[in-house]
Amino acid sequence: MIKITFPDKNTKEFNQGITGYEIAKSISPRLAKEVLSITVNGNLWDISRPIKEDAEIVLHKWEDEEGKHAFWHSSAHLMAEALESLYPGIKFGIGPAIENGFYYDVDLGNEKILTDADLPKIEQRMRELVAQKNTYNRKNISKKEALNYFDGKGDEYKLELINDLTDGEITFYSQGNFTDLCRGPHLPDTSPIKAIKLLSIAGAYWRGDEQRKQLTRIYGITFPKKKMLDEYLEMLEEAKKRDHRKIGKELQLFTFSQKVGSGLPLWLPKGAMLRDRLIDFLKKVQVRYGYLPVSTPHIGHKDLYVTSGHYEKYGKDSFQPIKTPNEGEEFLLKPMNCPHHCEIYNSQQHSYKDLPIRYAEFGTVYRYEQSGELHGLTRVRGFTQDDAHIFCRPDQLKEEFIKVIDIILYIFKALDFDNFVTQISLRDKNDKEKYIGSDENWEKAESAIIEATNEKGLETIIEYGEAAFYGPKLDFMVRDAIGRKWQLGTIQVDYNLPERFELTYTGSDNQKHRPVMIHRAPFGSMERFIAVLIEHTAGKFPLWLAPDQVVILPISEKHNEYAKKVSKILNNSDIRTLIDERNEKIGKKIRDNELKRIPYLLIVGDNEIQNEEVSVRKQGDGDKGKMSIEKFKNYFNEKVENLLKSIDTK
RNA sequence: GCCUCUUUAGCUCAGAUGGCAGAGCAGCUCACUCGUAAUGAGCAGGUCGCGGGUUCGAGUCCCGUGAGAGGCUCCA
Repeated sequence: MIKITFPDKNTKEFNQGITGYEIAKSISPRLAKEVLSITVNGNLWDISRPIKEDAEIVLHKWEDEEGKHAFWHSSAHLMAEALESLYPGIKFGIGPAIENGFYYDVDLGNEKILTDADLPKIEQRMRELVAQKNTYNRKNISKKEALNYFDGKGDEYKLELINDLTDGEITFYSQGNFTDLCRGPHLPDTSPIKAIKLLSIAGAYWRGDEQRKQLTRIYGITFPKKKMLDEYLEMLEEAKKRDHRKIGKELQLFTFSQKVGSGLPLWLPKGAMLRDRLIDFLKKVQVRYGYLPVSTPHIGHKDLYVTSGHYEKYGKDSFQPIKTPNEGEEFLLKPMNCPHHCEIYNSQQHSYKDLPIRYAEFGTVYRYEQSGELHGLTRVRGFTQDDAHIFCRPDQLKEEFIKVIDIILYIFKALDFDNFVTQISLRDKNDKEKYIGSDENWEKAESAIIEATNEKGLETIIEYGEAAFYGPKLDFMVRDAIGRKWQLGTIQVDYNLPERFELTYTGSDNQKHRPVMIHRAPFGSMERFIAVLIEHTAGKFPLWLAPDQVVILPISEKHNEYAKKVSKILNNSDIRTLIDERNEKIGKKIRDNELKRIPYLLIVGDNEIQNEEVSVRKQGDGDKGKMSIEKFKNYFNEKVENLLKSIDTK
């Protein structure tokens, strides 16, 4: 007998060699039906694998990441089997389960090109294989045998993977006619895979290295129920409707022009209005936090970036230097603002009493992103950072860091951003070559960040080896409509630039000292931030941000004069209004303006004119009844103020 | 940059097999002067992304090129 310990610490005796499936069955038939994988003493296992000794276990169902993982990993093998039967001689790279589904990287040789049209055929073969109910069989194997097997198949990718394995135990999994190198775990057999959809084909470099061969990657997803697949596909459709590129076009916020160049956004009046409101807001907040505005040109001497080290590291990613015709001097379109700010710091001498100094600039920068990387407003070649650089004494670092966290949290709150993730990126201590600066400084900077996030109660993920070469950082990430993760806010500690630009301050000891620099950008870039904001709100912006806040709808042309009067009164109170003077019926005007996501619609006709009133309609919320113009004005302004005030006190 | 796909009117999209470029919405004109999510009629609008080629004939087939989309370690 062996002792099995459950997650709630209860224990139970079982015969030696019992499987996860049998344990689940002993608890309930329903659980047995749903269990997909098992954690045994911290290792993920197949539920069909016999447990030979005392163990702590956790059973995983579809609802658990581990359960889905086994399901999708098995699906990847199933797809591989289908591919091998359709395209003999195919070679396989890697085929893991991912966040939503799975993929497999394959090499079909030089003749065969896979296209979307081939996917239904592969799906069909997968269904046929599912019907065979083949079991997934695990087998321990020696490295030599493993190499022999794939050598025989001529699969150089698997050979490379096996050769790189150092942890001793190598396992194969087979189902039907297909055998793969795999750590597992897998389902007992293929029968739970009820719904299959292959989603797309993409090129993927072998091991992510663009110097190496590009394989064909096939993405797919599977579910235990057909209904779940339908729901998933529907969810994808819904997400597409929130896409900032689509909404940006609909609401006329921004556009791109081939003549101007790809990756160079053009802000239309309504988008520029939104952008200006955000910038005004942030400027106001920053003044409160003691930031000083600075302004620097769009180009800088190449030497500036050689000094900063950016030229060496990011020169390829910059637009190439502009040469002056006579002197032959070289200038770069600025890829970042920090070197300029360092020179502003250097223009004066500083006492320890002056620090911290916080320079803020909405600086537009230009980076030569690869054409394939460009994406709507989230990845562009010209964008405006809400940038600032804080120069402080080492003893002020933590406090300053906390203040920056405060400012970012404040701003996110003002915009109803709550589902962000924070990530601390620290250095990889085993790879000292990669980083500059003394151990002591790194220790200080890293602990300052960790302590600061602890004090603010932020739940953070810590990533080792992800720090910038000049210092550790804290990033704020959010997801877009399609689930892709984007970095927005960032706070970075930098010992490098003060060194390179020889920044100093005079300490109380009358000696020169090096300040520490903090780079920070709460939005990251205006472009990316607005893209994410659009997707989060589906274009229904907070009242204070909406480009048009109120639209006045006259019942008929007779009422246009009164509409103008209302508009003027509201405009005088800083409310942004439009009038829909079209010769349309009121129902049509309401519909069109609702679709434009204008927060308030005011309907005016004979009934309203009598007592200087307006009929109020709130976007998405229908008729709110009549109100005097004056009352609406106050109601509206109070709403905007309360919104901003309520954030202030938090 | 590389792989796959897309590119037709301002927008969304139809246009097997090569044979006279279409619809809905938006726009303009006219009628109606209207009460809470689409009034009706008419008009106008395209060098089919661009450049070559095959053909009697190309939106459609071939080659090149621009732009856009999805993807390019989430590691057996």
